Amino acid sequence: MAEELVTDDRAVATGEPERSALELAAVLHALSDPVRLQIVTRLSDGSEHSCGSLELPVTKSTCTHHFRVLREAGVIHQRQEGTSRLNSLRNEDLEARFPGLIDTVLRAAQA
Amino acid sequence: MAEELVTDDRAVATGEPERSALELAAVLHALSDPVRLQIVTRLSDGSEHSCGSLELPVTKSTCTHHFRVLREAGVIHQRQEGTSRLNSLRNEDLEARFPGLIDTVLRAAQA
DNA sequence: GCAGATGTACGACGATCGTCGTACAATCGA
DNA sequence: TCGATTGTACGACGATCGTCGTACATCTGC
Repeated sequence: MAEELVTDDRAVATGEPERSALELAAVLHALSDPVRLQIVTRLSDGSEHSCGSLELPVTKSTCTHHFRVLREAGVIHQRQEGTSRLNSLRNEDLEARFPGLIDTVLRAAQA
Repeated sequence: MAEELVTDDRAVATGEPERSALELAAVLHALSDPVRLQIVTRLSDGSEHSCGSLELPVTKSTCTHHFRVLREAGVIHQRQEGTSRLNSLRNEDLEARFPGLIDTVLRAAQA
């Protein structure tokens, strides 16, 4: 439950907006695609997943694209680990800025 | 608090999906535009507003477009009243299908 | 009937989206 | 070092988006 106060391990800090710069419209747009909704759902238990480990129904390039949209909207955080890039939900930042939003959306997605 | 079980006054039933047919991705996409977010915010107190009465920073045609996106996603309901078309939030349907979603999004939008 | 108000339909436009394939960079294990 | 793995960069493509202007439909009030 420790807060990620600092951007400690931003091996891939490419275009990750700060907490205060998170924009609702951008987040909602990032969540308005079925594939990305699936990604976020898979990450919602706090786990880290590489692009490949999710076995999405799209190509590698498309996968990269979706991860970039999520990252640039501030939904996920990416960190390098050897040859693969580990993605995780920015739950605390999102919760701080838009309380309950991710939870509610993911609960809605489960239906 | 009575449930709107029937589509009683669907003077404009054009492409309004039924409650069971509401799709999360479509709703999120409808909410992912600043102008539409503004519209939904204004309607969130349960009031009915015509297109013109909202004084949005866009043309009439664009306004019509945004209302159609919201209507086809199932976010709003439209009803004819003389020469003007009254829009209202489909709060009960949305709440039934995606509990807490609209509330959470609108609270996030206020920030 | 006619003029005004309100909103839609349609077409246009540049911009963005989601998808892909190919080529390239970085890392790891043998 | 060399091959395999993992992911990105770039360009392409058709589709959709957000915006507008003009033309039309509908209703109201005179």
